[in-house]
Amino acid sequence: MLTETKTGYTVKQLADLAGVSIRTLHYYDEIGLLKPSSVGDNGYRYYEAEAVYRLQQILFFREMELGLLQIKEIMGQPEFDLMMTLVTHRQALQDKIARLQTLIHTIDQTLAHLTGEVDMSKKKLFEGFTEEEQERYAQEASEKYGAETVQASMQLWKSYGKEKQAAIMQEGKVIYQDMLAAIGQDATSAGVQAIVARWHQHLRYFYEPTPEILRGLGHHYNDDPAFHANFADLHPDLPAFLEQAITHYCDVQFPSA
Amino acid sequence: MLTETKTGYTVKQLADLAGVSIRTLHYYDEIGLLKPSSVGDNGYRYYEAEAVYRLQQILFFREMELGLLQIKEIMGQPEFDLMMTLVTHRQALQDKIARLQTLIHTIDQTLAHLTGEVDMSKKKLFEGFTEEEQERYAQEASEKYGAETVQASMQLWKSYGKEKQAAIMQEGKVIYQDMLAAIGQDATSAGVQAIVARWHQHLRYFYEPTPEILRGLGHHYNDDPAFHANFADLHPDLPAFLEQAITHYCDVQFPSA
DNA sequence: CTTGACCCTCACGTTACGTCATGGTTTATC
DNA sequence: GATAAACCATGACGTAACGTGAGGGTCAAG
Repeated sequence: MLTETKTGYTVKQLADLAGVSIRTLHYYDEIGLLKPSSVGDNGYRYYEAEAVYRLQQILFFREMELGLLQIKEIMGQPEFDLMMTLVTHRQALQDKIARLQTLIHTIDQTLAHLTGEVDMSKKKLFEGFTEEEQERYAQEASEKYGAETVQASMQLWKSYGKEKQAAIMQEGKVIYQDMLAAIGQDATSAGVQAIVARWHQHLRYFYEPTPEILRGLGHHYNDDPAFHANFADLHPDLPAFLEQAITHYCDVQFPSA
Repeated sequence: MLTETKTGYTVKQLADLAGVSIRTLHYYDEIGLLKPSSVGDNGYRYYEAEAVYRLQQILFFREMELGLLQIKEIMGQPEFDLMMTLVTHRQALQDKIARLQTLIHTIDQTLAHLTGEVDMSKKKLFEGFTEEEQERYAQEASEKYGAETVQASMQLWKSYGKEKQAAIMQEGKVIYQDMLAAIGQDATSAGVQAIVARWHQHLRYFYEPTPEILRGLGHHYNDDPAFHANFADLHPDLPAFLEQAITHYCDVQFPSA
């Protein structure tokens, strides 16, 4: 008398497949979010394809920072509720972004305040943080610790000082001119991409552009009438050229699409 | 024989004053973050002015989403450590914003997907996920699963659809024209500021601009040769006018600097 | 002297698991 | 068929920053 022979995945198998821990599966079982398809006489959990699929959905929602309870509720609900949930959640995320931006602003102010005080009194402490030292630091850091560390030490545009500001603006000018001179070359060529990289770096004097922002700017330069007109004024093919080059740059730098 | 007569604030008094719960003060005492200035024979906690001040500082850092442990560490430390902490924390916040923006994007796609499905037919829940995508999804799942897959990066801009894109661009055009027509007015006037507000909103179709970005753009429009030339082309005073108006807008909207 | 507002110290609940601890089961090897 | 490696199970405690009672003293007012 044989019982069922199809055993499905064991906990570890599913865990490895899905990239979650065994504990997570235990927990999901415990809270009734994802029960195994069957349980053996030995108490072992076995998961069939349907459970695998359900887990995928769960992880999808989890990615979006929905609580497990909320996930449990919307799964099995009609689409309408799901949409309502997503819309509400989207708004919450936007509010959160706004809050975080305010926080960053507060931090910037605090930093400005602190540096201000330091300038007045004990300059020594932050010697390494100003002027030339800053540059050397940035270079070493970008090589050793990657872009993130460099970003962290970027100060406000205002804090650059007149001279440096002038230099930065000059740099921007040169970048656009180089780009202009590169028209006709393959937008994906190393030479052009290097110019885009400089443009990217240049932007960072003002703010930290996310991959989305970079892509958006690329399109913006070509699509927005004002930008388009501006660049087309220098050369009719410049807007499209910029978009191509920037898009390719983003594809390479931030692969995922 | 009287002992000290200055009793300071009791827990409830301080809690009400600072807008925190009594439990919070108990907890801060427990973890050694904020000890009462003195404790009576009856075990009551009494807080003097110094403690009140310290609490204010704690709450300030807490506002910035620093962990209590971290707060405990930086308080009493020299300013340098505080700055390092803030710079690092600033970066963490920015990373978080980037992540949230990706999430919003994902939600937008999902919504678009759902509405599409609904409009096309009344297919069942998640069917769009089960059918074709499910297979590809399942395959990819074996290697990376979840995060990477979900992170499919279609453009926010593209997701708007042709019609909306056209409308957005038209809106941008109108904004610049209105700005142009406003030259001569006081850049700080309500009318001009309203246009700046529209410009601000407009930018949000592409990304979420921080106060720094807005200010940076304001200066950029006037200082960057390319932008300057573009706007000056419409009217010689436009670049400076834009900078003034935007800067004022930022001063009002994000007061602090 | 009683009432009510206030104080205290446990101590468990919260989220989504991580991390042992302890012990049974299966599988592969000798 | 014995043994070890690998896997399974169920507790149960730990996390961050408190919320929320429970149970029981303290204090000022009437």
